[in-house]
Amino acid sequence: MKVLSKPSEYGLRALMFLVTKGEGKGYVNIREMAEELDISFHFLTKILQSLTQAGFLVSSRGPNGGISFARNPQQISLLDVLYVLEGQDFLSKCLLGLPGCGDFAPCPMHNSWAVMRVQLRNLFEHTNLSEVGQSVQLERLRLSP
Amino acid sequence: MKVLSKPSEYGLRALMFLVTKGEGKGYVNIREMAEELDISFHFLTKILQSLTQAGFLVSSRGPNGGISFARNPQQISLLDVLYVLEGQDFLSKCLLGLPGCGDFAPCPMHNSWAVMRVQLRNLFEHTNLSEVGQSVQLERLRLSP
DNA sequence: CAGTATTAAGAGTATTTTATCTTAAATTAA
DNA sequence: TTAATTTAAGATAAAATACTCTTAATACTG
Repeated sequence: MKVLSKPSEYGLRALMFLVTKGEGKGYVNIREMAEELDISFHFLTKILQSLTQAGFLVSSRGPNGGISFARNPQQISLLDVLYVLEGQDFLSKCLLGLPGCGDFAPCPMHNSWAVMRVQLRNLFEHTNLSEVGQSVQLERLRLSP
Repeated sequence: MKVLSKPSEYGLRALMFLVTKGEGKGYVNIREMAEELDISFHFLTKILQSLTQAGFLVSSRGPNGGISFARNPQQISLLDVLYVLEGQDFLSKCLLGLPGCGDFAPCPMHNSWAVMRVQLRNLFEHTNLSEVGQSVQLERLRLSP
């Protein structure tokens, strides 16, 4: 079961990293983040660019540049982030991939799946970046030891 | 959010089809199934082969051959099927894709994600092929009208 | 037994996703 | 000004997933 795409996984990990590592500091260097998280610099850059364009982050060029939260990470839910990285139809697709499926033409799984989707939505909506970022030990976000 | 792979989607749709279409009949022709469900015959064949090998279906060659349930579809849960089509680690992966994540080295999402996984598991475990197959109108399983 | 419909297996192709690399422009600090 | 750093766009490559095609073996029907 692949809930999140790689860009989403990487994006969330980077944002959690930014919560703890970015405290006090001004901007956090992207190259450094990429190394600490074992993510390709260029790949991570693209992901973070989309989060900057979406208004979650602010960036600064030049020496001591990098990224930083545009608003309090407490006010950014995982759902906000995933809508950007996964697309707006994240959480609204038919389990069986049937195009016409919906409340008025439900597939056999539609109703019970709708219940799950609400729960998933609640989880992502009520989890903010600050809480997940604070609770994590940074080495946990790495891919290799 | 891609919960199921295409082979799983197709496999489940085919099994639901088999529940309604296969009642009374002996074997159901795979070529006919493929046409009714808008799935490539060869692709569907492979998926059904793995379900036959897993013991859910029996097949017969020659004229009037095809597939049929090896046991009552009431006794086959979606989870049984998905374990075969998605692999045994279906439902046990870290949301953030972190390799070491587990109860003893949890990632920031591990605990809340574990709760969701249990719910997903319950849904799939307590839904059997018979009930979803019976409740469906066949045209709902098609991709195009 | 002969013909044929079907399963079965695997090679091969296409598409999508993920990842890398290159180049250049813009911005900032010292 | 110079060096460091991000932004941006796009070419390319690698890997995973999805799909198709070919061939062979099997087993049923008449």
